[in-house]
Amino acid sequence: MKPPSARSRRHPFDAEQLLREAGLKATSPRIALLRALHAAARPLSAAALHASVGGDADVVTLYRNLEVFAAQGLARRIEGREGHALYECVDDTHTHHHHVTCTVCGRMEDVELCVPPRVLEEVSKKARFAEIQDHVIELYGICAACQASLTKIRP
Amino acid sequence: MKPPSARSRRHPFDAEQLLREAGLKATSPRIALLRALHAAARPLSAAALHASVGGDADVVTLYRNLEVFAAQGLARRIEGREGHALYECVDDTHTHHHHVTCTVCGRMEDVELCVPPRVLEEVSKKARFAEIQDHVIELYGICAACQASLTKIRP
DNA sequence: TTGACAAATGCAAGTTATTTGCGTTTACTA
DNA sequence: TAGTAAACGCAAATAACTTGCATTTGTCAA
Repeated sequence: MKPPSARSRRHPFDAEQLLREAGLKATSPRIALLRALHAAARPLSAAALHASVGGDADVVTLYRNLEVFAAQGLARRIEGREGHALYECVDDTHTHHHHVTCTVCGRMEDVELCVPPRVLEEVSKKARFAEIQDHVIELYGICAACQASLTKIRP
Repeated sequence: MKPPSARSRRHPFDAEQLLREAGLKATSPRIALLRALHAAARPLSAAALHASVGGDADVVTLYRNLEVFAAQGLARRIEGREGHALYECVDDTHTHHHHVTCTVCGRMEDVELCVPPRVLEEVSKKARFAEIQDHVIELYGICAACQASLTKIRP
């Protein structure tokens, strides 16, 4: 039914090497975490990641590493709507993008829309910002599946 | 030095009436909170709002009311980057907009950019969403003032 | 290979932001 | 102006992280 995942890989994913390239020690909690992030189809919470790496890392280590990964550009932190952060992998197969989230079931999809560079320039001029370094766009709506089940209940 | 605030008002701001129009009891904690939100130039944290209303509301009441206000469309909750939520007023003088935040000093400015309707349509089609109800755009950068002081230290 | 050493880890114990339970008070309505 | 549901405030609980510190572990140079 589904098309093959965009995450299918030609080369095996080498977490250890990625870590060393980023100047980080390749410890087993880090390897497990990076693999979990890479394998995830969508941004995950710290709790979900902890469950996913199983006994391979203490929660504290996990938080510390998520911070390190974000600083090194291996992962990206996004603020979910439920008051906790979500993390996603940043690599060749996961380039800059944004999200749509279903407000009913919480499912997230990547979307390609982005802020055009000239708009960023305009904003930085108007708001007197020397530089715009980063941005986040989050869309919220109701996915087709949830809409369908809502309609059943209350047409 | 500064141009007159966009928040200058022709009519006095009637918190009680706004509350009743929203179907809410006009209690003094609510009136104080709504006034504080209305008077704020930028989104405020729950802590800042609590400080701002002084003894006029317990923190718990404040949280409960922020939730109620958000549900009634009197206020909007946005997820700050520091792990706590920020709240801002929604009224005639505070219509739909987004923010740029200085990553050095934390100052926020409103910006006018938005996602064009046809992009939303396109996204909802591609991502199989029945409807896109809401969206958030947050820009991050360095404001002119912070850039200036950074340059002084490390040109 | 080894062995020194900084970096990274894991517990335990904090913090901070926000929520829940519950008895009391208060604004609205008849 | 009395009755009542809604809103309040206090205390205590929870969730999401963070910090301190003693212990372990990759790395790198010998």
